[in-house]
Amino acid sequence: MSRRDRPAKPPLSRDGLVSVALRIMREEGLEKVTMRRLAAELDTGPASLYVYVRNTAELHGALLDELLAGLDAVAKPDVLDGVTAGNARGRAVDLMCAYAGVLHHEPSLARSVLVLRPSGPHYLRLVDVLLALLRAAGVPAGQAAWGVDILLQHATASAAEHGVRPGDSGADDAAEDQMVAVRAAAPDAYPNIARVRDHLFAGTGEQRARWSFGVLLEGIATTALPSDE
Amino acid sequence: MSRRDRPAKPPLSRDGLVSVALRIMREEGLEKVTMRRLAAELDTGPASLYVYVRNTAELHGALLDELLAGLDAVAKPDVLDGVTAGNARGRAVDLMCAYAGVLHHEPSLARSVLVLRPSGPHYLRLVDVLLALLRAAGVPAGQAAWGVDILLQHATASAAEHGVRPGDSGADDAAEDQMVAVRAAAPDAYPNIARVRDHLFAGTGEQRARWSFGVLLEGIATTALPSDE
DNA sequence: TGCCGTTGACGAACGCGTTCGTTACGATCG
DNA sequence: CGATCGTAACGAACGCGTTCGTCAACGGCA
Repeated sequence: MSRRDRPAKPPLSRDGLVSVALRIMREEGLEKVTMRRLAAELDTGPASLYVYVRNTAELHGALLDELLAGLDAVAKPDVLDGVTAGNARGRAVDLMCAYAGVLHHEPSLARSVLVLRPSGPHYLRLVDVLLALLRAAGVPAGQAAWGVDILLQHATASAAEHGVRPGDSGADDAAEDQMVAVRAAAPDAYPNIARVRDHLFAGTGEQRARWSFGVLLEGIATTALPSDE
Repeated sequence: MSRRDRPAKPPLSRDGLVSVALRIMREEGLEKVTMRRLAAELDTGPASLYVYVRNTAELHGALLDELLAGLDAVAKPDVLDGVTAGNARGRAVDLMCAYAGVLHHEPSLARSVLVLRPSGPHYLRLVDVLLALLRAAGVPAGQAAWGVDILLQHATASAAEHGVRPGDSGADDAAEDQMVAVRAAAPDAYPNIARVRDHLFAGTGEQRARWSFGVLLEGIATTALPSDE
């Protein structure tokens, strides 16, 4: 009834949902993007949202794709530019780092996406460009196809793990627990951990990410698919 | 008051919690292992559990470690047995597959662990043995230390993604969405996806897992750490 | 023996995601 | 023009994780 006087409330839509969610995320973080909050912001009840979004996970997926729109600048013209067999792999690493960078700003989104299989248009674009780069680098199609999965999965995971905001408690606890557990690991019970202890925590997130992408690309390029026998 | 007549209720303990949780998980799946259910099973209120467990994530971590105890048979004597530079990498793949197999039976646990940094004794044992195998395979310490992270992370992720129980809805939707999105991807908008479409969905989970581990090990073994300059 | 501080246990509450059944509206068809 | 039907919208409810303030039991100390 009170809604009747409201100045022509736009009649809800998936895009509207996502854009409001995006705003809340930017202003207050993903944690505040709840179904109930979103509904309140749109002046309706939580149940109404489920017409446009299957569940919270799908909403998060939409948010990711929106964020990925910003990558088009990096991804689109790149393919045509001077890509050679020599520099293709480096370009792939750069693209992966750009993707990781996006998630890095919103770690909790990365944690959500980790459990998800994104299917938005910008995500597909990313996959497509990545495939092009691998092809340019001389990677056989089969290995490239399987490899892209690993690459993106790993990028998401590394963003989820590394990026923990100071105020954001919860997911951070486990990381600290693991660190103290490793540090406390008795050298006679876990000799190999003790031996490389310093290496385990060495390096910045950036360094480790770039190295990891190199590792993956090297392995993907040189490891043949299992033969169907 | 009514609790007074109960036949000597054992006074709660972390181990008790975990073992009851484990039983519920085996009988009815991880989804049913909720704080409230666990409390009811122990004839108390939910708040009482938080004395022994920081949150649900930590409980899941404890469950994983309990499950990992079954791996000791594979992990313990292996190191001493005839491990040579030649077969070490193969042993590592086998161990990773064993770890993935454990998670494979309880995919939702894998999804939990994905966001976690486990720190239980059996997990540390797994890390330790893995480090030993990499060492035996001639992998430099630094690369091995960074590599173990990638290996375990990937094993968990692949278990989480592949293993979706038929009845277990929710996480499965996204995977299906992605599949139809990729299948529907217009060949002119996403030429590279179209080109390798058949490869993208090829292979069994087992095949892809083994190949992935090979990829990772190859990359880890041959990619040098960034020099500190 | 009597007291007190510590700590395990717990009842109640908050906000959350999601589902169900109902309502009301707009397009479609007779 | 009026009846019908699909469906957006919604109110209410359930079970969930987690926190807070309180209570009671117990060990150590005077």
